[in-house]
Amino acid sequence: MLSKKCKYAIHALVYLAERYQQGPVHIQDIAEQQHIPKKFLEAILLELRNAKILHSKKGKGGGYYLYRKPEDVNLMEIMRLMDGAIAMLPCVSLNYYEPCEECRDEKNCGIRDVFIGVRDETLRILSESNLAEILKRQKGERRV
Amino acid sequence: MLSKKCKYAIHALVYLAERYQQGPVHIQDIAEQQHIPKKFLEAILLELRNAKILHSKKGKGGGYYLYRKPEDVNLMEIMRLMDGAIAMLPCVSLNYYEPCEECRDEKNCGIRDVFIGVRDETLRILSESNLAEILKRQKGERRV
DNA sequence: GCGTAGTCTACTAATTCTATAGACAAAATG
DNA sequence: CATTTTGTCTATAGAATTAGTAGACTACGC
Repeated sequence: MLSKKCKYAIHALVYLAERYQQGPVHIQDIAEQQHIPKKFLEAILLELRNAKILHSKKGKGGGYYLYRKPEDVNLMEIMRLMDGAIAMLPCVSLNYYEPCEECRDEKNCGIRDVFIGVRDETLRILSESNLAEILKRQKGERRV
Repeated sequence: MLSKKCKYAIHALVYLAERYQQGPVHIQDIAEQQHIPKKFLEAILLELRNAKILHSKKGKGGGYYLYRKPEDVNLMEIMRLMDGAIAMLPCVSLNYYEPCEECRDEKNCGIRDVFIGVRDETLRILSESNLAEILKRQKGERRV
């Protein structure tokens, strides 16, 4: 399961993607519209900013805005930033690899094989899913 | 990430699958060979027994043994038992569905679509991965 | 300089996960 | 039928992680 932090991040980013190139958006605005605790959201946006996904502007008329094009921000990256490993076992994680304590022979572990398969399929889908794609699928919906 | 509980369960089941139809195996034996805290393992095996995956025999010469054929126990079922939902969002879970608080229009949610895709691929792989398959892939390995 | 809005550090609270203790129940054996 | 072996079950403790809050600080615009 995704953490709330990660869900909040995705919702905030989709919200900002809808307003791409329309100037900075207040934290307050995002927090209210997406029902995210403001202080928690601050921390999340800061992290996304440090990852060069968002930019910010201080002072009056300031706020956050998408730095990259919506099609250049995918869920794989967001999830890794927020929750860490995407894989279901540490021993199959590409970015957060750790050997399994219990396994002696990783190369021949039948369990590991399964989760390598799951990981590959998951990463394939998540890396194809960028903000532009998500917006496109938001069919007739008129989000507030 | 899988919980330790779930990993322990999988390892214990693979261990028992290797000894299918060879009589009951002590908790103690499984715990030692697979490096699982005995008391924790007890609780896990009990749950697997209540789910009709294992049977047990009390008294001297007792222990646990696989009740079903190894090919009839897959990782999807084990993971649901141990960790609950497999999906990454409650609103796409088949067995543990809950609406997303933030979503107003589930039908048109672009985020949801992505995770339905991830869920389907994950379930496909996990449901194909039964204990017999896992043993088969345990290539030359000689597990103690 | 004043108000607005993001930055950063440090906590606290809540929840979930991991592990353990100990009393109890059933089966096998002599 | 008493003893030993091994699983059953409830309750709880400890650890780790996640979620959320507080408040002082910095930069910007007017």
